[in-house]
Amino acid sequence: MNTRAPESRAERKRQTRQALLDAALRLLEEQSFSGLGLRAVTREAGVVPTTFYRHFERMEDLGLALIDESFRTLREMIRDARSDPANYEHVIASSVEILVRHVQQNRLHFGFIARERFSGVAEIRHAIRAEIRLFGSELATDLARFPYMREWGTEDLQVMAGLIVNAMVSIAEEVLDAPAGEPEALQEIRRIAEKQLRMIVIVAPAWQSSRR
Amino acid sequence: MNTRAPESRAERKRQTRQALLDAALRLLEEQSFSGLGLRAVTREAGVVPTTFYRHFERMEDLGLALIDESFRTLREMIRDARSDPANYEHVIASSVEILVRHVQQNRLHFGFIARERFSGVAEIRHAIRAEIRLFGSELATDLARFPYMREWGTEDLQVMAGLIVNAMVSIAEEVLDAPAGEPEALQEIRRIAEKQLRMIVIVAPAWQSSRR
DNA sequence: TGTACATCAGTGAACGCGCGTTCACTGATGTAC
DNA sequence: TGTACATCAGTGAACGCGCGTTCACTGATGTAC
Repeated sequence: MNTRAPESRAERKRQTRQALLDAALRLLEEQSFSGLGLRAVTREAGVVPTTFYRHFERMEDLGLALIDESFRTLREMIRDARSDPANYEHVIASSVEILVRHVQQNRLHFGFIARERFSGVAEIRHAIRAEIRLFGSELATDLARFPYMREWGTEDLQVMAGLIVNAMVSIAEEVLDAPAGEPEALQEIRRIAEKQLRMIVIVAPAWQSSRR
Repeated sequence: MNTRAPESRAERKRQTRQALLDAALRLLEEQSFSGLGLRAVTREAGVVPTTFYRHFERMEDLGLALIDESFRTLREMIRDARSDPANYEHVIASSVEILVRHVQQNRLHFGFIARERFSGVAEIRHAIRAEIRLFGSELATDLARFPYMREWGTEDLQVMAGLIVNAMVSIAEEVLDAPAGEPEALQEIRRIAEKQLRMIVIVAPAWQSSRR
């Protein structure tokens, strides 16, 4: 490993750690975390099993590091979407575009989150739930700035945000499921996704009027 | 095992097979299928490891049997819900009631489906996807009988059914997540669930008018 | 109904294998003078 | 700048253990006559 190396010792250690994380993520495409072995990870990373202990104490620590990494990706996406200057008319199309692009570009991270959301280690599961709930709350805040929803109560906004989050999660799952090299399949997913979101937001005026 | 036994040999074989399935389901509360071992299952079932081979060739076959069993539970629920004579006003409340009750009474089956939907063996994953898609199609057919939706196109009905399925999946997940002995937590889940579904169905007249 | 034989669900010993973990090591990188 | 020593990321051998799988077995249940 790293035969010709101008890098510092610390930098190369970081690289090995990253190689372990990447190897684990690759293997997690095919199996779940609770079935993933230390030796399998080091083998995939091209280091000797004992090297693992220079970077993590137990496999769970590697799992939590993967969660951190994946959530960084997820948060980048959310930041992107929230700071998007698209006007109201295009907010749906551009949100779907951002979602689909991020999921495609970070298949492994999003796949990991989707899979570990239910299975495996409780610690990891709870971290994921908390993050998704946080996203829902942020979205609820954003929604409060839209027409018709300005006057809504917190709970109604949360419920609406929940619907949108559900939809986005299922869209992400479809993107992950889509065959890799088929742009027309993705185009279809985008089209249906936009229709789905349009159906949800069209609720706004009707819901308001139903409360009057 | 089965010391005092008036049952036939075939019947006792069936019971052992069921004991293996039940044991696996219990263990799958704590770990995912790909991490589940043959010896762990037989140990939990109280038989010797080799007995396993009298009932299944490989662990995957047991997994598929669990899918069958869980889907039978799921289909019973759907049949219940579709044959419910509730009038339109109460269709949401009674659907939520049926969903929450079935999930509670079959925690292990629904939990298994929720978890294996993404992780683990491809064969199992695809079987689950197909089943959920089928449910969506049946729901779309049912929706076509409701006011405002009679004139909708197939795709619009499918999209609407997809929204409802998403919501129901997330409701089921919340029920699974809820602490076992807290009726008020369940009551709150039911309340929010109903609101969520009401928000979705209120779309109907608005969507139709938006197409005119 | 009684007897003799066949079936077969469950057993228990044994196997080779990959696992997680320990330990002392090596040799390149970093640090002090 | 050069030298002597410390650090420590990665190595390789070894361990005990539980795994999946095989095999010949046992003895209760089922079947044929």
